[in-house]
Amino acid sequence: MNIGQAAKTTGLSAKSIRYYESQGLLQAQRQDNGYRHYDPASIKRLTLLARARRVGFSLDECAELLALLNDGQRQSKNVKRTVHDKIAQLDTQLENLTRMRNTLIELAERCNGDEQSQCAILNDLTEGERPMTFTLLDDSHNQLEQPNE
Amino acid sequence: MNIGQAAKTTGLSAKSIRYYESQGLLQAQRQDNGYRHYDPASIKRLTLLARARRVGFSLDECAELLALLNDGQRQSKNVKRTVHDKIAQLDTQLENLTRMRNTLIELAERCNGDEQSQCAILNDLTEGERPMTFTLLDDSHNQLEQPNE
DNA sequence: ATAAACCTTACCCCAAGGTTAAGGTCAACT
DNA sequence: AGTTGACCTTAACCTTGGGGTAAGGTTTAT
Repeated sequence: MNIGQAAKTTGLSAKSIRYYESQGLLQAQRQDNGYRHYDPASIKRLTLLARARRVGFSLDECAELLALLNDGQRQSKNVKRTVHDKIAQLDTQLENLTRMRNTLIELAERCNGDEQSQCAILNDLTEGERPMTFTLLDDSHNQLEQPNE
Repeated sequence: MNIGQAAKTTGLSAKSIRYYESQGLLQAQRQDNGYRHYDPASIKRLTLLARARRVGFSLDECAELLALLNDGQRQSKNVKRTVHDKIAQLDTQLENLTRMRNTLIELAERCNGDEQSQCAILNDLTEGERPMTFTLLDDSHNQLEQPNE
C-alpha cells in the first residue's frame, strides 16, 4: 500500500505520515521506485496514531503508546495509566478554560453593550489591581477540526 | 519606565512585550540610550494585553480590543460582542475536550489494567471500523501556566 | 506521446513566545 | 579608574504539528 492509500485508510494526511516517520515514530519500507510501502502492521500503527491524536495525545505520548503496542511483554495496567494521565491533563485544561469562560461572563455582565463608549469590560481589563478573577491561559494550539468538512 | 519595570508591573515578560511591539500591537518611545520607554498610557495598553491574553484572546483579537480602547467613538456593544464571540469559542473548545475526555473514560473502563498484555484500549485504538466515539483534537498549544510557580 | 495522478525531498510558513548569544549601558562599589 | 552586576539591545534558533508549494521522478491510462 502506498502512502496515499494509507492516508485514505487511516484518515491521516500523507504529509502527517511522513512527518511521523521523520520524528521516528515509524519506519517505512521502500519499494524499488523509492515509494513508501505500508503493510497491515504499519497500518495498525498509523491507525493508533490517528486515533490517539484525535483524543489528545501528543506525538511523544503516541510514541509511548506505540512502544506498548509493540511490546509483547507489556502489562495493560501501564496502558491504562497512560490513559488516566491524559484524562488528568484534559481535566486541568477543562478547569482552565472554564475559569477563563467564567471571567469573560462576569466581564460581559457588567457591560451595558449599548451605543456609548463607556465600557466596563475595557475598564476592568485596563484598570487598577486585579479587577478580575485570576485566570490562566489554556495550552491550546492546534486548529479545531470541525466535524463537518 | 524601562521594559523590565513595565514587565514587572504588567506581569508580562520583557520578551513578550518586545514581541507584541514587533507584531505591531504597540509603538514604544525610545530614550536617548535606545532603551524603550513606557508611559502610563502604554502601561494601560500592556495591561489590557496581559489580561486579555490570560482569558484566551489571540494577539489578533487583542489588536481588536486595543483598537476599541483607543477609539473614542467606540460603542460598548462592539466590545461586548467581541467578548461573547470569545465565549462561544471557549464553548466549542470545551465541548471538544469533553468529547475527548469521554472517549478516554470509555476506553479505560473496558481495560482490565492488570499484569496481562491483553488490552482493550490498544485493541480499540488499532482495530476495525470506528471502534470509538468520533472525537476531535483540541486547538490547544500554549503551555499550561500552573498557578503555583 | 502525453496528460493525470501519484510519489519524492526540500524549503518556508503559522502562534507566541522561550532560550541562548553577543554586546551596549548604567549605577554602585572599591 | 576599574570592575562587577543588573539592566538593556538585536539576532537567531527552538518548540508543535503539520500545511503549502516547488521542482522533479514514476506510473497508469488514454
